[in-house]
Amino acid sequence: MQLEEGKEKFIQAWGTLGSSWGINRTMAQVHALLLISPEALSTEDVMQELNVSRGNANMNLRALIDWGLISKELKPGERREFFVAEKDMWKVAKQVIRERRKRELEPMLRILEELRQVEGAKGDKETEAFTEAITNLHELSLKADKTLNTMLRADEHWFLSSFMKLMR
Amino acid sequence: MQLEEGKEKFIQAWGTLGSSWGINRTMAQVHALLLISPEALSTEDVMQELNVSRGNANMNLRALIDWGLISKELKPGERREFFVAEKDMWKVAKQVIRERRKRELEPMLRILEELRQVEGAKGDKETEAFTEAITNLHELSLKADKTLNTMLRADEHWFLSSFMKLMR
DNA sequence: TAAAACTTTCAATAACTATTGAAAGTATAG
DNA sequence: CTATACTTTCAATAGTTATTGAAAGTTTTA
Repeated sequence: MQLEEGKEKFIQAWGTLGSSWGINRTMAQVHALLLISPEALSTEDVMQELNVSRGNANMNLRALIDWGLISKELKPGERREFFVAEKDMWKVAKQVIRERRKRELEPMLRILEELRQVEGAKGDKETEAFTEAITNLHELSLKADKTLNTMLRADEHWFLSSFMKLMR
Repeated sequence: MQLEEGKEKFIQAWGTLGSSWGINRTMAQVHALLLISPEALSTEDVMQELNVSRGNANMNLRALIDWGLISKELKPGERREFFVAEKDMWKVAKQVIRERRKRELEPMLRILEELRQVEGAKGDKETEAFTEAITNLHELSLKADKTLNTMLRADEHWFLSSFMKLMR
């Protein structure tokens, strides 16, 4: 397979994967493009490579910075901004986990804690089923939270050796 | 807080969470409703509780069955179908992991394996950056796949005791 | 077999999300 | 200071995905 074909396939695949994770297609594609690019790219470069408008490119580059997946890079003697992606995939994965934990797991935990206080007659089936579901979900979420935290604190070496050894 | 208010908040929250995981809102809401329901519910019940049309209720109930998150239940002397959700949250989590692995990770692995064969001049920066990104991503994906597999094979006891102990 | 009770389908449409591109904003260079 | 090179915003619009509801399909009952 030739490089151009491979690039296109990868950008396409990464975009599709993004969609099923609630990440907009263009954002995932910009990320893919930067992941495989040896040089930092300008907004203009992104617009050209992906055939998107200036506004779209700009908005998704900013969103990626917001997620901590890419960063601005200034080239001496250049006025425009260039962008590079973090290339270490384990760091990328950790960053995504960190952000989603903050954006989704933490708010959900707060809601579940609130919902544990639903009151109702002691023998009421409805209330009991509700309370039990919430309690179980809360426990699982807490465990997931702790596990993720530990993973995030671990360095790559730990993940690759100890954890993987345990996992076979 | 009263039961009705709690139910609504939970259904709403679960729906929102679903959206950010690429799951359609109604599907997540139907799931939430069944999770907290002590009895099996009919299509009609779902339509009423969530204010959605028959077609919508039917389609999302089928999708949930497809995901293995709910099942049909037949009541003696009743002609309609009723639906119950799996209530054990660890089983639910495992099932979601299993399905997403099948639907997303496996196809991605296949694409990455294909993309590792991109050819190019040996000193070409573009090709080298591409190959390296693909190789790293492939390695990480393989590791994730193995880890998930091991988790899925493990029973709850293992997860809750050994693994959680390790994780503190 | 026919009517009733229920489920499924699907074309039309509504609702939502992403994208464009021109205009406004900002920073740098001369 | 002001012209230029760039970035950001945002209202309009395109594109996508979800929802409706009536019609078709299926199974059960009598």
